Amino acid sequence: MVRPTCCDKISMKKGPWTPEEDIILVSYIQEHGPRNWISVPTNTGLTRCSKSCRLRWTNYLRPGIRRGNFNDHEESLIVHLQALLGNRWAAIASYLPQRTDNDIKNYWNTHLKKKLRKIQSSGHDNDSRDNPHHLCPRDGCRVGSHSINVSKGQWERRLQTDIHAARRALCEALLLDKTSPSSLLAAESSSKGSSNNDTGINVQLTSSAYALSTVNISRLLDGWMKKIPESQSPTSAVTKREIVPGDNLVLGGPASGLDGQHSLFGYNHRWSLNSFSGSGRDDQNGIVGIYKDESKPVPTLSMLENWLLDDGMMDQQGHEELIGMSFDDGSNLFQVFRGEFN
DNA sequence: AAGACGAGCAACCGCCATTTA
DNA sequence: ATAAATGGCGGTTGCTCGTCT
Repeated sequence: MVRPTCCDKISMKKGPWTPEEDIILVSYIQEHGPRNWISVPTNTGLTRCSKSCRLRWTNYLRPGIRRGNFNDHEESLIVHLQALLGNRWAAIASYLPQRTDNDIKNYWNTHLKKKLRKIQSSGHDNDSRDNPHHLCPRDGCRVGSHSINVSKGQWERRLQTDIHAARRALCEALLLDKTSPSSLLAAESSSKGSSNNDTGINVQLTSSAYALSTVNISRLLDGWMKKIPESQSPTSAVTKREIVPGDNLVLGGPASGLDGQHSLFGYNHRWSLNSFSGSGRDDQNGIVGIYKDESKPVPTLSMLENWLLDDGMMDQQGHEELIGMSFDDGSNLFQVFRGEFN
């Protein structure tokens, strides 16, 4: 029996979210938390299906999201993890707490896949001749002109080699930067300055969980307010409008292009950081959150590290003998990538 | 200047897993 | 125990914008 989903209901709106809808959703979640999605459309009056609301929240509105501008370390980590885990974007995203699975998936599909292809095709013809399919076969992302025309046994051995190579490469990556995801950000911060390079806004990364969400929300609010003079019913997404240094994250403030008298709420409401502080504040870290992403506990790398360490305890030689092929042969990709990124 | 084309990304779709009644 | 409801995930689509001709 084909079960109609909530999204099948007629009159459910589709397409890009408007800033008004975003605000409604954020307000509702601020009050009730990101749960019971099925009741969200009913309670908010949004003509969106519950699924759409959840996706909008998890992929765009929730606190702590960084968008775009993947740094080298993140790229490298994604490549390693993709080789390790396949296209399990949610799992990969759990190691990059500020990135969404959708964002990582898009980045992989639009940038990294291409990059890999480029790397493989230029200057590594010999390698690819010897190793026609050392790029993740799970993804079907084949590099070079060789088709995957090997026996299942060969393919499985190759897969094992890939996984083994990925483990080793990841292990090296972890050793290079023996840090938690948060210090990863600190490293990025120091390498690129303290500004959030996505927005140009100065954001202390130690308080990124809230600040960045504020940026997200402020961005949409700001863009929306900018649009009001042009049209009373803004429809286009404002997500591409970048906040420039000096934007003060105050709704109706100078950055909005309004004089402060025409606020969203009909009075001079200042949409400051504290506007969203209802659910608590971490004074020590200066983190002010709406709801710290309950649906996605911030992971550490410890699990992965443990796994790597466990593997390290194993008889690697035995492993390789079992696999029956040289280790180096499968790790080329990562060496190449590391070279490319460094 | 305008149309064609490609890249990037937000959002949708469909399937599967888990939870609930 | 079972079916329905809900949530989560990965693949894909289609829109927007920038670049090229």
